[in-house]
Amino acid sequence: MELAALGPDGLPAGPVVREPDLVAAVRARPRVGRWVWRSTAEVYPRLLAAGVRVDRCYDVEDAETLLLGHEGRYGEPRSAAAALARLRGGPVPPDPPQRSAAPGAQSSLFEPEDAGLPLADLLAVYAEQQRRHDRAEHPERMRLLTAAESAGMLVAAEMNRAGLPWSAEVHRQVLHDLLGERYAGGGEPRRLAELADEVSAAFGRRVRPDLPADVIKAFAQAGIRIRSTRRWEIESLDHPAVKPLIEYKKLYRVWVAHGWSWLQDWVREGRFRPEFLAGGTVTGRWVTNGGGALQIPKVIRRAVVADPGWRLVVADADQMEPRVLAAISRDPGLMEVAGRESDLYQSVSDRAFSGDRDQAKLAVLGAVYGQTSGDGLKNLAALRRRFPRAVAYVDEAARAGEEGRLVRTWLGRTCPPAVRATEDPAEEAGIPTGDEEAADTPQWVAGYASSDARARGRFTRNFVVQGSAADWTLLLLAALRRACADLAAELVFFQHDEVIVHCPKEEAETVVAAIREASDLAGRLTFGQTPVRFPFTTAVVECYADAK
DNA sequence: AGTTTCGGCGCC
DNA sequence: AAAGGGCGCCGAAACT
Repeated sequence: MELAALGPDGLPAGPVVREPDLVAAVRARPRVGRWVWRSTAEVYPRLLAAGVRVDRCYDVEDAETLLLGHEGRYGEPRSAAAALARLRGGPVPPDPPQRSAAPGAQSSLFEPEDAGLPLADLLAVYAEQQRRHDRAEHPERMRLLTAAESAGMLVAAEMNRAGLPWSAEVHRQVLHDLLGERYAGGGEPRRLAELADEVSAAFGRRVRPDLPADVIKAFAQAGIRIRSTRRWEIESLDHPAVKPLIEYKKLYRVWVAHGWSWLQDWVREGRFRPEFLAGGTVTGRWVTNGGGALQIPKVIRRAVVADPGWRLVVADADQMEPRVLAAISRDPGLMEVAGRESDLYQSVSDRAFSGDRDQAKLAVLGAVYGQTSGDGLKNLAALRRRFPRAVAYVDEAARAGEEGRLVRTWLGRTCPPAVRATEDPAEEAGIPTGDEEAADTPQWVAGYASSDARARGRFTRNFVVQGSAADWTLLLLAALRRACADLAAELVFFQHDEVIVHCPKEEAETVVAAIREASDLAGRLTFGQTPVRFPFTTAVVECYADAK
């Protein structure tokens, strides 16, 4: 591999050095302030496997993705090779297909094909990216965004390596308590079989509760028409099958998604190892591959247990999204409310909803999600009177989305463009091709285009808040990572507004303080000078389930 | 037989 | 009471 030192101007300072071994090359340079490389996900795990950590990096391909998005070129190939081709005017290679995680896969069996570039080419792409930052709407924020997401990628790689402490024994006990014994042959466990029998008895015939079509037919025969078997649709029905059916669905979910086979597939040597991917969604939220790590049911969290003598510091940002809305909209009233650490929804309700916290929360979330009906909509008017700039901010984002314009997060992450209408005029109008629905067509077509636009408006309305929150969490994670660097503590889990640090019990209070400091720093760095605070609820526990 | 889509539901 | 934003995962159903 080739290495070059960069000067303060970002240009190479000194000769290119050839090194035979990545690990040795990095290990030999512990004082490097920042490593510029093509892809953190491909380089950093190899370093971590050898016990080498780095302080900072710049991920060229991640920056390429963010810059393309900012330039309204979402979806163009984002590899360093593609960026080089655009720079040099050659044919742009498509991105290689995404590899998907296999259960229990610790690492790829084969070395990935080397997608690296000669150093001179990589530096040319890097230099051009610096110029593209300069042309961004807010260059300094864009620089912060690419730096922060690169830091997030270091955090993700380190969390992937650490894994989430997991007690298979406790997990099996929880499964047994909920589901009963397993029967040989891999069929339903005892409790599910019993509930299926109860459902069948209530209908007076054999019904498979896990087959929606079967359940809909059975209700129809009992004189009850339902459109789906979603819980909210059936839970109010007056029928003896409802109670065991809902219980069945709840337990069935645990069985298929987090049951014994999940345990077999995803837990090894006391750790659950999902693959975290920073910035995996359009809004900048993270995703995980494998094991549904961001959807661990509350009952299963009993199995997340710290090592002996260690603790889990579970930290949850309080009312993160409305606080972010305050910071990005600069609404004076909402900033004042968000400047206190006390319950934001309670403060909002004291000002606009005569103390009804639930109404206030619904109104705020409705404003952020683009609610179109129900109480939240009615309460939106009250919210708008007291916090006009905040509501106007998301309204403007929604209008931009409906009109096909782009919206950005505070730091500059940009939403995808509106999808171009298809060539097929029938499809474009949403006309179904099947004959049986033809009778419905006129009314449906009349509202279709605008409902499509409204859907994009709801998306962009939410994007500016959810995405700016993701901006802030990147800075938070980067600061917390730095604070943990001198401790034995390790970040082991992150989910949108919640982070878990695994540490020796003696370090727990230090970590709690570090979270508070990281939150303050992240708020200042991300949003500049505002009164908005981002308090956390933290719990020092041995078991994740005890955190709330 | 293998692959994609759907329905449903878990999390925030 | 009603069903808004972002995801991943599973088995079944619907396809090639």
